[in-house]
Amino acid sequence: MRNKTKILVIDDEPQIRKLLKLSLEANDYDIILAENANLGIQLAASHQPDVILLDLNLPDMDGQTALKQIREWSSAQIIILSVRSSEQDKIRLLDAGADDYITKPFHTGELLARLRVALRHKEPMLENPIIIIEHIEINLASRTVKKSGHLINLTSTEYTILKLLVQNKDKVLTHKQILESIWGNSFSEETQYLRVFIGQLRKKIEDDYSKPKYIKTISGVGYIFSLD
Amino acid sequence: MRNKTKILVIDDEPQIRKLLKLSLEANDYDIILAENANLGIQLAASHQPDVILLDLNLPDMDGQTALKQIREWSSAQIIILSVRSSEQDKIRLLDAGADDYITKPFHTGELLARLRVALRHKEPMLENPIIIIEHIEINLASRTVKKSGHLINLTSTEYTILKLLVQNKDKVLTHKQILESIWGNSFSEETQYLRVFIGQLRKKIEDDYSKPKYIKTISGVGYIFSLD
DNA sequence: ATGCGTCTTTAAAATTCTATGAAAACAGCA
DNA sequence: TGCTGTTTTCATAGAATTTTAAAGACGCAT
Repeated sequence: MRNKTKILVIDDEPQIRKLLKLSLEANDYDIILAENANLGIQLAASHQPDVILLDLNLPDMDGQTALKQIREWSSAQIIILSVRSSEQDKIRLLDAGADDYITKPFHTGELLARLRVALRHKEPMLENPIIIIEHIEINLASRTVKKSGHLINLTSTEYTILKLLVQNKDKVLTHKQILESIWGNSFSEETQYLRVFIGQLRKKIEDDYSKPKYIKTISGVGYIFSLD
Repeated sequence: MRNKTKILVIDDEPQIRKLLKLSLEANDYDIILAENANLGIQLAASHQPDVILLDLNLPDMDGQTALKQIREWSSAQIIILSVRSSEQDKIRLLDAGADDYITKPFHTGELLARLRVALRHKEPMLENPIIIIEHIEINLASRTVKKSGHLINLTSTEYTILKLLVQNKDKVLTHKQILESIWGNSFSEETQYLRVFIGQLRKKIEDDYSKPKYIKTISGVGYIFSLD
């Protein structure tokens, strides 16, 4: 399941919430709605949205205070929604940590464009997709495998099998599990395929492939990627 | 000596240039002025400004084209200055890589505030518009490629593919990724195009194109630019 | 030690993918 | 228009990968 971009809307006007929910969901964003600042802050903490659309005019708290409170700990991009206010206000808000500013009423198209800009700016602080196990380094983002620092060329099937094994490090995978995951359900009996490919993988990644250090055979069951 | 924040102003109206120069220098920014797009692009490459204020209405080039050209290689924050234009225009520009948009006439105060926001967004790492990998030198600003110091003549498609590969050095790019990025989404199956162009590129940049050192084939998957 | 099932290794066959030369279509321009 | 350089299309040889088959090795139970 793909992780959708989460947007928190903090606005007390029901029509605006409805409009934003509709148009943003139509663009495949995940929407969370809050009708006041306190709820908004709470939801920002619990859902960790990527972007917060913050209306300035909230019933329970001054917008700038809310902004500052959120900015203290949240790395979300914050876009202020507000009816035309003074230049001074804008400046204060931008300096208080807002990332952009849209005056109401706004065109949905422009909002979406500014949203895309905000998302571009957001640090994609995603986890490191590099798996290092002793001399083997697997970079899932770049689809590369290195052994002792040097790229090794794995075929498509070899790579996919290795990836599966490594992602399930220290866990026995049965022949059936591997076959079905790589070739599909109808191949669950073709154990011989696997034997050939495990052999090829070992030749490429093991130092001494007659004594496998990484990919171990569990006779009658399957294989395990494990160091001990 | 402290490194001042550099701002490049590209605008053909002398009054605006003067106004911006005065007000920005008063705020301790370093200002570079350009009165047309070509000069602007050149200065953007040579001075590596942190922020570029780009007027849309330039004598020698359409604003969006200029924006795209700069965005190709520069990591500067780009703020568009323009007289009130349509929402569609704004959207296009933001999506083409602009980071913000200010309509003329603007208040200096707001400009300064948006500038501060832009600077907050700016990645601290600055991108060098020249990429050198062994004997290959790619100048993103001038769209030229040298091999062992000599200019080589690449067609537009060849250049774009090479740029894509180099900017994703050490990362396997699938046929689909490359095709979609170069030709658009509807071409994602035209693997044969790619083979022809990779062949041409190899002829031009590889020392021995039967044994490629830079562009390597990952059979069934795609290509990778890597020295290892 | 023998036999049995499982695993490893090798290698040839079948299949799929890649490289490349050349022709055709197209685009830009004097 | 005709020229030039570029992109697209096509055909085919060659390379790499996957599949299939088979021989041998290993562990284990009898």
